Amino acid sequence: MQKDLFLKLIDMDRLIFGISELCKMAGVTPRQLRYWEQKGYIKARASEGNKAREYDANAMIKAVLIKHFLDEGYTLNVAVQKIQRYMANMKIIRSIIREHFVGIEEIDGELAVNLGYFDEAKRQILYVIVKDGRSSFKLVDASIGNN
Amino acid sequence: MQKDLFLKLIDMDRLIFGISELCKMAGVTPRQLRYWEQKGYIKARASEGNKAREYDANAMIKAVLIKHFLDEGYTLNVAVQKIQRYMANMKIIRSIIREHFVGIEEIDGELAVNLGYFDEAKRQILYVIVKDGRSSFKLVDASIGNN
DNA sequence: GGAATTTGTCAAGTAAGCTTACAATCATGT
DNA sequence: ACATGATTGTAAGCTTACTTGACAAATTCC
Repeated sequence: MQKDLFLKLIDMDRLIFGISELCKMAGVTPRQLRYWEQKGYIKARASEGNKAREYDANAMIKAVLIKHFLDEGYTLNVAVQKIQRYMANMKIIRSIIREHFVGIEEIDGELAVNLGYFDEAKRQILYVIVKDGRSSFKLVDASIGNN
Repeated sequence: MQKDLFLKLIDMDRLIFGISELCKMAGVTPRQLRYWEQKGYIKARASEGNKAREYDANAMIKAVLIKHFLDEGYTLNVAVQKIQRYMANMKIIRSIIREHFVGIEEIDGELAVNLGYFDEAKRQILYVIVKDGRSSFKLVDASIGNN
């Protein structure tokens, strides 16, 4: 599979959500999302004129995290403070997925997910090998790997 | 971060999309999605009565793939045939993410994403270490790792 | 207790979704 | 070329959802 197509399928930063769907995923009400937006906690794209709001993965993650800390008893203000560190981490997670999920190949008839170089100097590529529904890691010499 | 909260943020199978958002992501029209649903190619949840359709990650991936092959000149029927193998692979990819993204930790002050055992017998845990925006892999002895 | 936060609710208007139907386009086969 | 089926566009009529604004009800904070 070409990498650009593959990326299109796993890149969370390409996701778009409506307010209704985001509410269901995060377990909040539309009123809450709009208020949080008004306070500057969550951004919604394309709310120009009267068009419907569009949220991205970042907003979705924010909403889920804020709701999580609200449920733990924190006030909205404190919840927003607490999610800052998590947001930075989640952004890194997404970049890791973009960076390391290089593609899908087949090695010895088994599905192999190419995660890129484990050790670039030694030219070793790290694969996730899927066998009977279970997955395990495997190092493959770059000169052997078939792409 | 607790694993259940972490999973909530990266598990693609929790995603919900409206028809409008799915159209933008896949580059198709609502008419196309409804027709593909009528033909049994794509499933939409909660279309009972007159309520709005809800799509999941599987449907989103299907739509993107079908559109991709349509753009390559294939007919709808052929495009649907061609995506079968990709769909199976994508389902595996999602399960790998669910299975292997165990959590986020800190090792020596650096962000470390725990990917689970690289070699369970040797009790070696595979980490993605993030440093200065770049990420690399690292094996850590399980007895050392701080969780 | 009083003020500020946060959320619910209602109203009125706009936009979008739904189904059905018909038309237009494209592909396939004779 | 012609006929047939597949695929998509478009329109109508209706229902639902979204938006803003305002007021009220909780809730929290000082």
